[in-house]
Amino acid sequence: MERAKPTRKTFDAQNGEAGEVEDGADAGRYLDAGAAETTIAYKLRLAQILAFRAFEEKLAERGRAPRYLGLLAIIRSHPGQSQSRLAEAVALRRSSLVTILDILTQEGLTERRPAPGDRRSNGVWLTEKGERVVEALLAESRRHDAMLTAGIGAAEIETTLRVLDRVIANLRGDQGT
Amino acid sequence: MERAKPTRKTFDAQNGEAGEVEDGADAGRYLDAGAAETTIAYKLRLAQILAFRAFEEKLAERGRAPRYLGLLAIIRSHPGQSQSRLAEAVALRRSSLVTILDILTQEGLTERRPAPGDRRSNGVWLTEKGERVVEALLAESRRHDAMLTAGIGAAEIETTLRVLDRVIANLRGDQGT
DNA sequence: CTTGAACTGTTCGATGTCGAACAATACGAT
DNA sequence: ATCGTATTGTTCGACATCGAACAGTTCAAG
Repeated sequence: MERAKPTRKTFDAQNGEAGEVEDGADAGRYLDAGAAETTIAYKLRLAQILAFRAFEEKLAERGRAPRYLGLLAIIRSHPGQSQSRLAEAVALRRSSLVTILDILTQEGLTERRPAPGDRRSNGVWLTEKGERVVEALLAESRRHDAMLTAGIGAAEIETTLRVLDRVIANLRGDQGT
Repeated sequence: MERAKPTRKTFDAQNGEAGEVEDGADAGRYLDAGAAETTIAYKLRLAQILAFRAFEEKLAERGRAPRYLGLLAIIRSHPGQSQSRLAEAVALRRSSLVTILDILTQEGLTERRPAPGDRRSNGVWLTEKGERVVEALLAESRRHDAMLTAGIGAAEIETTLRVLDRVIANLRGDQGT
């Protein structure tokens, strides 16, 4: 069951044409994506899937909070915001957030209160328990991040965070074009 | 590269009571995630969701190939590989890949051929049409990536790609621990 | 040869997210 | 006041992915 392979990384991606790319020569490691390998979007997706899955699996017994930790962290920093705004912040749809908040509320982590100036909207808040759970999970998340970025210099991590910020901004800025 | 909103990061988690954290002061822009904001995993997820969605929407009329371009690119670079290995490469489950290949095959992009040495497994190949479609979509994907990374220096992009590679390697290396 | 473990593709039920609708509410223009 | 339009939360059906099971096959150990 153990994967006794030393992780031969640094695939060079420079195989200009697709054709007789390999004859069993690459049997050892993970398959690269050829041309798409130098693309941010592709690596972004792969890394995200793996990171998200690992985090959720590691904290499987803690309910559904780990999956929605991002949302919970936003609520903690901005208590009382409307569901629409929260959905926008985590890039999910308003309709999806309904179910999610139902679950989190049922687990006793969040709370909907009618907004005082607008009878349409609810403000969303963390409960006491929610505060505690989020704080604990944020610590876990820091550990998780340390594992993700093992072997990477602090400067490069900083750069990556800045790049991701800009990517997000680019995508949010002109979504119509 | 500077964000319009400095968003006093390094939230210190010690805002004892939830209450008047902000009074409409942050009404203008997207809500940040406070403590989680400095975490790779969070930004990774946000960026990926937005990037994936934008790409898929832009190419909505081209069938389901855009969504599975990563997979198709791998098949192009490594024709004839088994479904299991492909699933592993894109970090999806074997069972998920069955449906996906059904769809792609039905759209005439891929093809399953029985593997010559092993009666259990299929080799997966691109059809002629598949080759053409993938090539065209890879060009689109490059354009898309250029949009994502507008305003970011080449060196920083390079760094980010390397960091993502390492993150992926870290996650794949010891998945059992 | 035989046998048991491991692997391959597959099916099936469960869950999560989406898009399109909808009623209730807000609000600006007339 | 009164429209028309926008927004908010919600419901509902469609679809994607998952995990657990399964039969068929490989292969090493005995």
